[in-house]
Amino acid sequence: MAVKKHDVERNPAQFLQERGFRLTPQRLMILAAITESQKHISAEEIYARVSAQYPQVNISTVYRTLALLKEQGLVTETDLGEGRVRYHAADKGHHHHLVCQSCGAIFDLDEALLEPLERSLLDEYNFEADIRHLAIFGRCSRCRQRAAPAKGQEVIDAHP
Amino acid sequence: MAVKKHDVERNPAQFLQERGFRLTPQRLMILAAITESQKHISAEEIYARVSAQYPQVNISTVYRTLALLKEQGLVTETDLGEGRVRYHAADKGHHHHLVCQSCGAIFDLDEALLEPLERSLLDEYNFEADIRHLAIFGRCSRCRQRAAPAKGQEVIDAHP
DNA sequence: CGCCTTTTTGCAATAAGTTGCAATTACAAT
DNA sequence: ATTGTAATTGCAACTTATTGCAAAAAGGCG
Repeated sequence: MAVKKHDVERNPAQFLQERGFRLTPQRLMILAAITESQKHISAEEIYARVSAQYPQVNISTVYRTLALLKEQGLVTETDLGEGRVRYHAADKGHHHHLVCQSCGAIFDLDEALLEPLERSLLDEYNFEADIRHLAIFGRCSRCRQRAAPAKGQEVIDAHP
Repeated sequence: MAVKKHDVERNPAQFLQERGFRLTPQRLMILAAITESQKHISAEEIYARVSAQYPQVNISTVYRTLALLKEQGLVTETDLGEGRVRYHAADKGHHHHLVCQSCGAIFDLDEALLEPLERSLLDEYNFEADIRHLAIFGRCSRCRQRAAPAKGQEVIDAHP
């Protein structure tokens, strides 16, 4: 069945209410800001959007609401290494990111690639990993082909 | 060959100097604080140790030195979810951590478990992952056996 | 040894995120 | 509709980390 426009906003709200959390206007607006955002959104951006319609809202409410939504599995949080964290509606599908430390490029990574790791953690450690939105840092294809270091320039490495 | 006590401190310093970085007393003391610490140490703890002998040092120097050491691969940084990040000498061996979100317990994880993932990132994406000190969040064995949620208590999940 | 250049530091301001507490408010029960 | 109460918010203070800039200092060179 097709999801109607409004369900996107109503469902996480209902979920919260069923769990005994109160539906405050602040929470509804923060939820709306996240679900309506097509990309990963930061706390500051959420705050900007919400306070445009509801100026007395406080940034700490945004952070506390994000913590709640994350705890309840409704949003995922990712640190892309920007000095600030970004959020994403969990029901829009899990995925991960490869972040190139040389050029800053960000690539999407299929969720399936982490499954073997999750399975071995479960099998070998009986640990139920909660890896919903991971950023893996490293060097991308293009940067690996180009020359490498920043300062020393000449490659000292003995094993080519 | 056995590593003499002093080599532990001299080697990273030499490494820095060979790369053209200056050996300042601040850097040497920060390095010493990290290598002498048997456990993962925070920036604030490094600062406390260093400023005990050298009071005019500034916390921003600690952070900048940590950024440099990390960049040069001499220390690894890990966010164990404490609201502050911890550092560890890279030459003491890489390892990872499982952090239980229910009870807070932290388990060590063998580096080998991440190798298949690193290999598939290299094979499928030509991406050279730099996973040297990862914290994976989730639920540990003990917490999985006990009852689960906090607020809603009854498990609504339809697929057991 | 002292000069010179470039790196590095200290300082102060700033950013991102968290927390304690009193005031407010959602919502269930009258 | 009103009330009672626990959850939630706003506020202000605080913590962790980062940054611009002028002053200080490392290390190469003469």
